[in-house]
Order: sequence, then C-alpha cells, then structure tokens
Amino acid sequence: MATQPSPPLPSPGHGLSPPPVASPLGLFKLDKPAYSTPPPAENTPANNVCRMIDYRGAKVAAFTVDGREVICLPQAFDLFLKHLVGGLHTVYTKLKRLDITPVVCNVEQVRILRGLGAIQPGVNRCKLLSKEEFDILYEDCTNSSSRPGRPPKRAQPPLMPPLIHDHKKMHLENGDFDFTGHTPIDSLESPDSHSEGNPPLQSLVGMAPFLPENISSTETLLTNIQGLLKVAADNARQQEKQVSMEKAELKMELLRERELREALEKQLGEEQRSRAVLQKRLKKEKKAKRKMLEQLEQEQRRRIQAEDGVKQTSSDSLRVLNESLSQELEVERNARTDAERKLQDAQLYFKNLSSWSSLVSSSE
DNA sequence: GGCGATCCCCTCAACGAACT
DNA sequence: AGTTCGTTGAGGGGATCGCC
Repeated sequence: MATQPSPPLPSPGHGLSPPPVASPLGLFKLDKPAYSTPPPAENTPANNVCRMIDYRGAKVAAFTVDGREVICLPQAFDLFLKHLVGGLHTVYTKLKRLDITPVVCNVEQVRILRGLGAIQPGVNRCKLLSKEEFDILYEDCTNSSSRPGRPPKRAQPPLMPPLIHDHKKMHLENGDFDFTGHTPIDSLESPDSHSEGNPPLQSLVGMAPFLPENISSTETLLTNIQGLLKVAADNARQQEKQVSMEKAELKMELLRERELREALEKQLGEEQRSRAVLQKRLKKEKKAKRKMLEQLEQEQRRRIQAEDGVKQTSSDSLRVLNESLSQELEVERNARTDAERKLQDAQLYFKNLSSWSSLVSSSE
C-alpha cells in the first residue's frame, strides 16, 4: 500500500480535524456544546519521531509530544481493551467520563502509524494517550464493580496478555525502530497471510543485512543464512521473553484472583455469622412481643370486666335511691294532705264559733 | 421512576485504491 | 484529473441495564 508517494493532504499543518465551520454540517453542529475534539499535535519533526516501546508486555507505537510520551490509542485498544468493552465508542465515553483528553494525531503521525501497521491502512484519524492515562482507562475497564450503573459486557475474559495478532504487528516485535516521517519503512512491508508466530522466510530475507557485491556467491549465501539465523534467533528470544512475561502476568493474575476469592470467602463467612446473630435476635424479639401481647390481652379482659362491674353497681344504687326518693315524696304528700284537712277543719271550727258567738250576743 | 454507564446503530469525514 | 467505492475512527442518538 504505502509504496507510492502520498498525495498532498489538505491543510497538513492543521492536522486532520477540520475547523468547526469547514462545512455546512459543521455550522449546524456548532450550536451544540458537544464534545470538543482537541487540536491535533503540532506537525514538527520532534513530534513525529515514532518509537516502539514495551508496554504491558507488547510493543506499542509511541510519540513524544510536548515532552510527553503518548501511545497509539486504537492500537492499545486492539491489544488490551478489545475483550473488555464493546467498542472504541465505549472507550471514548469512558475517556470523557474520566476527564482524559487524548492527543489527536497529525497527518504525518497517522501516516507513520499506518506504515508501522499500528493502525489499519484505511485509518485517517487516530488519538494518542499517555501510559498513565491508559492505565487509568484500563483500570476503569477492568474494575467497574466499584461504580454504579450497568456493568460492562465482558464477553471474553482477557486470558491472554496482549499478543500481536496481525502480521503487520510482527514488524513491531523486531525491536525498537526509530521512524520519522521521512524514513520509508516499505522494505519491512510484506504481503498478507503470515502465520502467527513465525515470520515467513521472505520477510526474514528482507531483514537480512545487505552485502557488498565483491563477496563470492557462497560467502553471500552463508552470510545471508547467518543473518537469517540471527534474525530467527532474535525472534525466538523475543518470543521466549514474551511467553515468560505472559506466564509471569498470568501468575500475578492468579495470585490476585486467589486473594480476591479468599477475601470474598472471608466476607461471606462474616456476613453469614452476622445474619445468624440477627436471626437469633429477631426470634427473641418476636417471642418477647408475643408474650407482651398475651399480657396486654389479659389486662384488657380484666379492665372490661371491671368496667362491667362498675356499670352494674351504679345502676343498682340508682334504683335504690329512686325508690327511697319516691317513698319520701309519698310521705311528704300524705303529710301535706293531712295538714290541709286539719287546716280546713280549723277554719270551719272558727267559722262556727264566730256564728255561735254573734247569735249569743244578739239574744241578750 | 430517576440516574448514570454501557452498548448498538447510524452518519460523517478523511483517505487510498480503482476506475473512467 | 476527476469520480466512485470501501475502510476506518469519530461521534451522536437512543435503547438497555442495574443501582438507589
């Protein structure tokens, strides 16, 4: 792909992202306070020096932008996060949430990354992240239990530490190359369909040292073979190193998982004990409550009985009082009637007496 | 039910390759 | 040289899910 000279790119000094008002759509989108893509890294020779660095057991393309070492995000995603999250979009969302602003690649950096095979040939944009920022992102992808919300999908656990899958990435395994935008790396480019672990002879030949023309053909052949063997030995060493690192990382993961399991078991035991104590206490409380209820009911019964007794007593005494009052009233009435009769008799007596005396006086 | 995180689906932009 | 098509990452909208 990259053997032909690249056509001039639009506004190389300003990078890949168009200015916000570059298109009618851009104008339309200006209204939203959307996620603002930061300006790309300045297109300077210093910024465009690419190195392959060891990161988490893999070779990752890195630039030094403004004194900060930054790695290729799509490549790092492909190597480390692909199995943990649904896609790059999730990663961008996470970056937003984590308040991490990646560096946007400039045109030259994208070309270099494409040339190295760190990103796919058709890729035209790319972001860069410092190792520390990627550590935070990785931690967020692997440890979401402490966070609310929907847990990540995690279709496949990342059993393998990042391996270089793509044949193009084989180039990255062969050591730390220094590339600048002006250094062609096409000699390293090889056709597709390599096997996973072993680069084909063709590519090894490509890596063999170039020889002066005055050496005999046998010597040339021997030197070539020597070079091939050296490259093969280097590759074997590299793979061995990779395997041992994978083993070490797996061991560490095993230890971590074991510790986590033990801690969880301990916590489970404590929870179970605590639950048993609470159940016992609950049972006791229920028993006490039942007892109190019984006492309460008994007391209520007693009270009702007492009230009935009081009611009964008061009605009887009222009746007695009534009767005595009636009797008194009757006695009083009789007495009054008797008195009235006596008074009438007296009046009659006095009347008769008066008539008798007047009769006597007139007869004299 | 509200909230926040995640995921799926979609469009857009930029580029290279192929074609006319 | 210009056009078309395919590829890829960027990014938004909306659905879904789990927690409180």
